[in-house]
Amino acid sequence: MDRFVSTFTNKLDAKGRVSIPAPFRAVLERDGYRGAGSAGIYCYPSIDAAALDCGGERLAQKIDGLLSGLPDYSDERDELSVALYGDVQVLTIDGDGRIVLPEELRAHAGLTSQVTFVGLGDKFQIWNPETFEERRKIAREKAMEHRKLLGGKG
Amino acid sequence: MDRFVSTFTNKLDAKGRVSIPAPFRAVLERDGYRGAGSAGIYCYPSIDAAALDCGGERLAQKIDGLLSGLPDYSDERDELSVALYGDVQVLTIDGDGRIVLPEELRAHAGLTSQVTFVGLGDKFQIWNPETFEERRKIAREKAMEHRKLLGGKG
DNA sequence: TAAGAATCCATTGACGCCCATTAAATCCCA
DNA sequence: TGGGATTTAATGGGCGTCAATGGATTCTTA
Repeated sequence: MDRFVSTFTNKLDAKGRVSIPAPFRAVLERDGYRGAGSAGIYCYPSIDAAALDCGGERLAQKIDGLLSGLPDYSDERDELSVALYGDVQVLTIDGDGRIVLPEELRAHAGLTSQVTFVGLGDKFQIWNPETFEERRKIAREKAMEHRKLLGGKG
Repeated sequence: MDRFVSTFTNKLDAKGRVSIPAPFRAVLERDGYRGAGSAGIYCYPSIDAAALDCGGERLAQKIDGLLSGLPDYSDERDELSVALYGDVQVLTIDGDGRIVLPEELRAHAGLTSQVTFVGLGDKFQIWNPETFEERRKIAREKAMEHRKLLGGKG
């Protein structure tokens, strides 16, 4: 399995630490493996949501891919580079499978005592649980519209 | 034969475990086979019914196929990703051919002491037996109407 | 030296894994 | 063809391991 799938909710302690769900950790180790003990997570504020986007090496390469489609030294590329790379943090996973979420990231996503990890295939997001529940409702309604594409019987 | 067909009813024990019907297990092993001991079932709440949709690797690839048609980082893709991946649970089959149904999934389908597995070709569903029986009656009536329209003798 | 950060350790509770029993279908052989 | 033996599936229960969490201790750096 090499995709981030399903959702998990873990506790954020007083030090800003939180455990990465074990299944996600397994994906990261396979994907963005970078030497013993120093697996890193790319993490940045979502551009259009109160959440954090996270992923491993594959995500970083995808961002590179997006930028490579734009001409060097164009305004568009510069703006996108700043938007995509500017706020990226590389978080290290400690020996117990936890990361520390810096204050800036916590503020953007409105994280307090609990956080929800949401698998999205080749990346995952970190949400405030209540905020995500609202988002999920919207997503389900949208999915209803795509129901036929899914081969549903409706 | 590599399709899920017919229906089976098994017990759901106190731990939330339930045996996958042997015929379904055989299909899963052939379809989503990935090394010894780590066969997984993709399982998520049905969008339009009080049931669970389940399948193997083929189902997962179908979901990927849907998303791959959408551009990265588009709103549309994020919406659909949340709906498709966010609710999916990857359940592992233990050595005795059983899975554990998490509380959230049990709640969606109203599962208590027994569950009914319903083959639907390339996926299968899990129902509360009583709920499914009602559904089945309706399906039969509909089928009768179709026969009349087709001029068959039934 | 104090504050913050990173590492280590200990607890607990869930989950995966194993075995034992029962039931049912199949097979074998007289 | 009938009865007994064997295998496979389903179910129940017990136990060990690992993930998640909280706290302590060491390290770094200003």
